Amino acid sequence: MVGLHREAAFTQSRPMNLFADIRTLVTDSLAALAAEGRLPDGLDLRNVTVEPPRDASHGDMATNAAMVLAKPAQLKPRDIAEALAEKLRADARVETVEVAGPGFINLRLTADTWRAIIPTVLEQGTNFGRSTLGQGKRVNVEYVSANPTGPLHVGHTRGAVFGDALASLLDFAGFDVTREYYINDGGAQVDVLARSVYLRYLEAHGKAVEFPEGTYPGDYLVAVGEALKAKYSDSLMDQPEDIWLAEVRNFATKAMLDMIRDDLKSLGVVMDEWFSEKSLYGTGRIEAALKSLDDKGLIYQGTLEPPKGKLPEDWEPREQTLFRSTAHGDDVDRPVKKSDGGWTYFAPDIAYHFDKVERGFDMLIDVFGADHGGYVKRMKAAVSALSGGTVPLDIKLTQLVKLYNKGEPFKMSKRAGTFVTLRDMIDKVGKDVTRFTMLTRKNDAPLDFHFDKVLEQSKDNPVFYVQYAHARVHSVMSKAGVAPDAAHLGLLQHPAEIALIQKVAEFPRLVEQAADSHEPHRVAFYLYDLAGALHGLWNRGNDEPEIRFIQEDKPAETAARLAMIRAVQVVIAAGLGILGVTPMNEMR
RNA sequence: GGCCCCGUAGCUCAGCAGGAUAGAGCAUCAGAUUCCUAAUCUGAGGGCCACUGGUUCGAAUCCAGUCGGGGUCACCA
Repeated sequence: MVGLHREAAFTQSRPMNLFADIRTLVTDSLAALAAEGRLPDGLDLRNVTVEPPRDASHGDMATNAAMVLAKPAQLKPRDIAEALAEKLRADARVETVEVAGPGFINLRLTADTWRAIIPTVLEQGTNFGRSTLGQGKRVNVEYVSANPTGPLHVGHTRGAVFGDALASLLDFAGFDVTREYYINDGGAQVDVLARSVYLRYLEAHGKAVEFPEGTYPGDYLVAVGEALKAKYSDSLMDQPEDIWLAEVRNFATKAMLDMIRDDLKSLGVVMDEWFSEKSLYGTGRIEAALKSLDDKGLIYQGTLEPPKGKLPEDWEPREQTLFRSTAHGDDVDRPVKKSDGGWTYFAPDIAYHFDKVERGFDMLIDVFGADHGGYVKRMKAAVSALSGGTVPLDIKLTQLVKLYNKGEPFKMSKRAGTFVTLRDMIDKVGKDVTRFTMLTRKNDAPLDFHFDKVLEQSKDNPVFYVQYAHARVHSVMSKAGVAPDAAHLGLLQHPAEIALIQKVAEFPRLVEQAADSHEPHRVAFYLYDLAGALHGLWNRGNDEPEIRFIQEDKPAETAARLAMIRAVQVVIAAGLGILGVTPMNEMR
């Protein structure tokens, strides 16, 4: 439903994605050639691309159509290219067409065609670039999913930022997105949490306590212990564990989740769903998921081969209940039941993903830390089996974050109290800087986070550089004394101005590519480029006063340029919106 | 030992469904700088895209293998 609304809202006659428009022109022209018998019918056009050439001197856009089709059409690339070029020349948007190299067709569009993107941007505002690529398909993005046993740390922060930006990106690209957090509240670690909180509870009653191995000694539980006292007074004192464990576990888990929810909120992350692992136990849901696999003949009793290479010291052959994940691309089959008959951790994971499949999502995305890389194949195998191969699961791994302070590696240690939490990051550098910085690297590349550098106000700092471009436009506009006006765009004739407009026009294409590849970092790099183009044009005004944005005594020219830079500002705002970063009007 | 990720300029990293002569920032070197917003600007040098094969019109990009770095490895979540 949401998707349909969006589709309707963004149908318009104005040019939106020029690259897509010209690709349509190319494919229409190819169809025309086929109709004339100059090309065979039924050619596969999927590999035909229209993209900016690497070298701008080749033109505005290039298509590989002739080379891709040469073989299936059994014609020479140059011959196809010449025929296609002739068709393309007839279009009013096209200025020149050249055939080059092995069969590239280079197009140059008229300046008016490029300029026409500006009123589109001004009209659509930060909706410019929204795509119908997703066709309203339902995507579930699961991220963070940290154990509810303590505060979120830097590693979680990266996963949170990445997952959230990816979710926004997919939303922008026309998917119907659900943001989801899986709460690991079903395992032994929440019992450990409960015992730790109980100790803090005793402490709140004035008892001296020690934290033995296997409990959480962190200060963050002090307040939880006190809250527990406030609720239960001394009624849990001197009671055996089986009396209080379940109560305290619920209480403590809820307290941790409240904290996690607050921390995420301060990072700008708000989940749509919080899915409890515990809700899978004792409700038949795990059994149902495994039955689904069993019905497909994928569950059996068996003994695994010992792992190759080094044997774990305590390895011994064991008969277990196994999932035949090798039938769906895994390397070995995986146990779902322990030898004592209890579920392995993998069983609820299967049930959880079964639930996602049953909820009718068209696509699933899991964001894990790189240390969980070993689970990728088995999860994919599970989803493939559970959905009969109909629901794709993409698993994105986020690499480690290394912290630096004044150029020195910042060692994290829980014991020494130098453990850096998400809260610390927000307090120290803020939401916007944290988010943008973490997106200036691919998810699968390690990230160095320099506390001092990310706050630096200089062009060496990408966060600042992009923010400043937005602020600069704001400043110029308030200073101009003229309103932006797209009525005289024909006055924009400088090649550098056209180049800036072309950069703006690339945004819709960039969005689709980033969404398609599940790589929000591309948006950050694009914004850096766009900001650079704006700053570059500004700097050029130093040497060439006639291209400065504000021209005294030339209101029409000034208004046209303001329209141009306003469009840049809008696109920056839209891009930052995807990344979850606030566009600034003033830098302080 | 198996599996996964990574290897691109001195450094940190991009590189778009495989496209034309591989890019940016920093650093280095050479110039400019009483400028609408100050957080400077312009230009230059710098590369066997780890290596070897394969796929094809065409490979940094896809596939296989080798080397190097990291992660992970049956009942723990």
